[in-house]
Amino acid sequence: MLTSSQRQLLRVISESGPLSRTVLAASMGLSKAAMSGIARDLITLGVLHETETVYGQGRPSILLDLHPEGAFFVGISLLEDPAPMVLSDLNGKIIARENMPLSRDPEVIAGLIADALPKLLARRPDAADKLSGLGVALSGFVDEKQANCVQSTLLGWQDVPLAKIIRQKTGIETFIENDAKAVAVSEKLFGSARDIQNFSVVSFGDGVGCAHFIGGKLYRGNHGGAGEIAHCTIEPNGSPCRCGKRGCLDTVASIKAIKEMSKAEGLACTSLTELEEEASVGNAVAIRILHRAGGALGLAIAHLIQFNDPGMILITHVEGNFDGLFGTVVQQAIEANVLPRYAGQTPIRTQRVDSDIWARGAASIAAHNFLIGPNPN
Amino acid sequence: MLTSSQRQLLRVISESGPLSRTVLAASMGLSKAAMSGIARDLITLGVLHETETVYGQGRPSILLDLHPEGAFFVGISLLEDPAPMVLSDLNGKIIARENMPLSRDPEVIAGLIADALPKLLARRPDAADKLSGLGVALSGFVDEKQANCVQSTLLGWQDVPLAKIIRQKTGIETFIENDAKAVAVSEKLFGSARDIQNFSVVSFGDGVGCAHFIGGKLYRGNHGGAGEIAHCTIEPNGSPCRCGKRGCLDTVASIKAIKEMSKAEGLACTSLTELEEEASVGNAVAIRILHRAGGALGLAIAHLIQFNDPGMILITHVEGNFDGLFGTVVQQAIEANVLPRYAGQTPIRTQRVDSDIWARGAASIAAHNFLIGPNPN
DNA sequence: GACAATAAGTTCAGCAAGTGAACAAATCAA
DNA sequence: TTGATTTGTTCACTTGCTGAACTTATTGTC
Repeated sequence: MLTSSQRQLLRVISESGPLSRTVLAASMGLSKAAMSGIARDLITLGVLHETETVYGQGRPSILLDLHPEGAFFVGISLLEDPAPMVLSDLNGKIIARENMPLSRDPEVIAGLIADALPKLLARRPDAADKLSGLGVALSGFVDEKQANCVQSTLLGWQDVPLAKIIRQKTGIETFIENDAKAVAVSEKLFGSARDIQNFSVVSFGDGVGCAHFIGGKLYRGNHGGAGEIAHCTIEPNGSPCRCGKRGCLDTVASIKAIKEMSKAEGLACTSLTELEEEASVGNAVAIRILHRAGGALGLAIAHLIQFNDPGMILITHVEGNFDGLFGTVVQQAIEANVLPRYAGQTPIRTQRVDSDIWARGAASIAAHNFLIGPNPN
Repeated sequence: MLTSSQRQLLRVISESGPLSRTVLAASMGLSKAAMSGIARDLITLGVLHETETVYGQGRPSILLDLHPEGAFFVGISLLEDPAPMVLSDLNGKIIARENMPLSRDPEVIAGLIADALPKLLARRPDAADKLSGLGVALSGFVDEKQANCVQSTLLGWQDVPLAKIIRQKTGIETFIENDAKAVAVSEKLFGSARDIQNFSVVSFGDGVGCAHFIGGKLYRGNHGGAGEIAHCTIEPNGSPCRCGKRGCLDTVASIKAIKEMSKAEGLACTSLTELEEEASVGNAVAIRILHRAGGALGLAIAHLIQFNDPGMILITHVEGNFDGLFGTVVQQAIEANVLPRYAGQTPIRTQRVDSDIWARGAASIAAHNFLIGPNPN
């Protein structure tokens, strides 16, 4: 177990990149004397290591950085069948990939994970020794201990202590997390939001997910439901949603919804890319669908900006294509629906991601617990 | 200056009410030994005092509570002319009230405050000695140091270091804050949100304000704009708003908007109460206006719930009347627009407040800085 | 009414994590 | 070569906390 100062140091480095002991001391409000000891301990533990030497006036400074091979983590996504598994190092780099069959029975899942682990670890014998955590991403609500799945429609679960079950079967420290929240943690720890304290990730795919970082910490909400923008009413009296309401964002602005709308309108498109192509050659129906979907997503994001004033919005998309009409409409809708004085003040980044995104996010949940810990330090 | 443990103790008591040393120690994760000293110091400082003795088995416990007369604070609202001023104690109780003329010149305001202070303090000579801070509530954006007004349309300000100016003139530690955020702090410190870590306050009056507490701390947003729900687009292609967009919440769901809509529709109502009366006797126009306004406010609050999953929504209203049709419609619109599984999960409290609310909020900003401090301890 | 049982709060020696000042180390600039 | 400069370490000392033993104030029981 790391001390609170050690964790703080790791957090600062993870936010700012490699830093010298003196700079670290200053930015943590500690003396150089204290810093010296903390750094020494972390280096001994193998978590930190000296990297570049920076020459200036006076004695050169030695930058400290996370030691990539200081710890390894496993991440598993329960969002697809087969379920992707990844092995990542302390820098979030993916070292190995595997797939395992999916099940809806927690005990079976734990068994399948235990079975698949040796193959994942086979290529890197040292990773097995330093395996420091396992993360699982799933669609549903997770408690703040990242141990129990409170509710998952997709998996048909209610109060399943999945982390404990997996931990018993594998012997590895396990944490679970909601899919969108896991992606947000991964962006904070290893991605493009490292140094941003307040931001939201919107994951655009078959569904629309969202998660907030506030004050440098994942904000889970009072019932774990923060960021569930998919079912906000975006088209009053719109189409019925499977949730029971009407006009939810999810009925218009997910890839699934776009495909369904295309089908309903008699288009033969089976992907967003195809629909974009149709629109680019002037297909009025395709253009209308993209406008409707993009306008809805943009409006929701504009609300997010007005409500929470984040420092960045990161839109991740798997199959999507944000360079075409859809992306343009989203951008325009955002700009048109935030307070004019705000417009352009909030950076919107879009990022194409591969299908590893959920497993990566899962691994970063384990990494986050190892580096920064669960507590509000 | 208080230590971090002293501040933590004060925060726990402010959240939970009077507690014994032993309970405090347990809830702060400290030993009874440490607690003993911390409590002794705070009692010596006059901030804490022993109150009730609770008898059970064993030695009775002595509850510790904030000493109301341990410190006093001044709060001023720059939202009305004349500007209300209050003197409050450490429990948030209002001890004295005054008014002072309003100005738009920061230097003049500081002078007017300095002039008005003696009269406010006249009745309580001890308060003058223990005056520990001054807070100012205003409409506009305030930086996170609660020192500079970044932007205020109402006052015509841009980057005004108001806190410093007032402090120089009066010699009192001064903090400024946005009106809605000040009210949220006052509800957290002294009101009905004491023990709630995540909540939002929606202040319904001439305009619609909102502020969030997240993780027990005021969340200001990246540019200080968190909670600015007044200009979220709630009626796409709705009426033009003075902000330049269309269909903002502010154009439908503020008291000002309701009055304007009534006037435009030819009703002679000059207050929400009158409009409610018309509606109760079956005036179709009045009913329509109240439905439109209530539906809009409810939808915005539903979005707030979906986006942030707060533990409570507190609606404060000055002139408003939430027992009538308007309140009912708001409630219904909230329920109808949150994920059905969520419905009823988020407590909505409405609270009628007097016109002191802004000045009280301002005083609580000063109290918050005294008790808990500006730092994320 | 005496006396155990119980729990609150205090005291005190000791420990862990920090500080400040002095110092050693490694470089650049003159 | 020497001085200036800045990094990082060492060391004596302070601070805030802990654990254990103790004192204190009460209830319950015989």
